[in-house]
Amino acid sequence: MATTTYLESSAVSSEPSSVTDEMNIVNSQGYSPREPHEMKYMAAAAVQHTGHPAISMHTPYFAMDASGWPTHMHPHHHSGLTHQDIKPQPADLALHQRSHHMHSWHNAVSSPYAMPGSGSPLQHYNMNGIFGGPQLHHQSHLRDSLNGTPSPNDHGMLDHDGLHDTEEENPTSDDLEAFAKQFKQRRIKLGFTQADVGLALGTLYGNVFSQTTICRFEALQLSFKNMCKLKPLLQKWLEEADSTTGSPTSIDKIAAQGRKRKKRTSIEVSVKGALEQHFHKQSKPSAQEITALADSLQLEKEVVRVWFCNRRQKEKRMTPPVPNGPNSPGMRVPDGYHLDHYGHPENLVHGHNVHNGSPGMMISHSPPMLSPQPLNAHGVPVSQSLAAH
DNA sequence: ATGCATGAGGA
DNA sequence: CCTCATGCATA
Repeated sequence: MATTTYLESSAVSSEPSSVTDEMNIVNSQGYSPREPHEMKYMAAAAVQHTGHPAISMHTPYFAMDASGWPTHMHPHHHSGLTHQDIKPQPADLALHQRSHHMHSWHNAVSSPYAMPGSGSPLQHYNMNGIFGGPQLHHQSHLRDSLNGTPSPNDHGMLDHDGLHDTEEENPTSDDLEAFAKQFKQRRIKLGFTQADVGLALGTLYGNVFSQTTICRFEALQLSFKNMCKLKPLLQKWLEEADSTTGSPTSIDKIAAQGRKRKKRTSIEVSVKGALEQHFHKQSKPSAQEITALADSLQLEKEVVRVWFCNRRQKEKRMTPPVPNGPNSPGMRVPDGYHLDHYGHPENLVHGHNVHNGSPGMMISHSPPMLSPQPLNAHGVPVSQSLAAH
């Protein structure tokens, strides 16, 4: 009944080094996605030192794992490929700029902290803009370091006297924004595409990322937590990149082998509108409701369910989805600024023209306006408010 | 740049 | 079934 078509991914794109612009770069990811049944990832073999061995494989930073894995970090080490993000070691992909293949990708999960609900008082300092006194742009109200976020303050590690601007670890939203902007600019000047960076991270740290992720980072379209996690890596890459003068750009990708993936369902605008409307009433509809909705909209239930999941996620990004309507012109800190039980950063709002890198060319898109709170523009409690399993 | 999708991990 | 990180495929 449903047009559940599956695709054989076969994206063979070869046009990487040519930095198109800062907006539309070719997707240059060539590795098999997820292999549920058969994962055949060969170990790194083709290692070529073309550039400099500058990067060492032991990265001291800790990939902070936040809300996802609070008490115990993920059981993944280098055991296998059953992790959440199976990132193969593309041997061929290894030929990157400064290809220096490393061992496996292993998250340096060594964050000693696992504070599910530590409400450090310093957070407010980090929330520059909200309580502090923003003088920059418009609003920067987000609650960065909180439970889910890396706030090693209460751990007696880097805390000294209450004010620790260890921005390295506790970036504020403004820090992230500034970094993202700078990162993008540097990246472009250096002539790298987002995809290049993603692959480079793989060669450098063993953690490959897609163009999508890099793009979202630059556009602050990730969760605050996620932004914090990626920042160190990108920062390191940046340092490497511009210190590495004159490296050729030789990237080649391989076509991904087809793994079955459901064809992307295209939801009509009108239908989307209906979904949006429902979302405002019920951001978390019950299974029954989903079914009913799906039925009335002529969509698969699964599609509707996923739509809501994605919509909710969107609500949690740093740069919130441009809401529909009269949202908050003026930013203000909501009184009911609470967090979830286990530390969900409520919703980090920030709105800026995240895309700017070159003074001349600009994207055509509209800068994401910000919506103040997870409270929808209509006063209906959305997001976390309903998060009561 | 973004929409829909996958999957690990968690209740 | 959800959240969250992440990405293929596409606009």
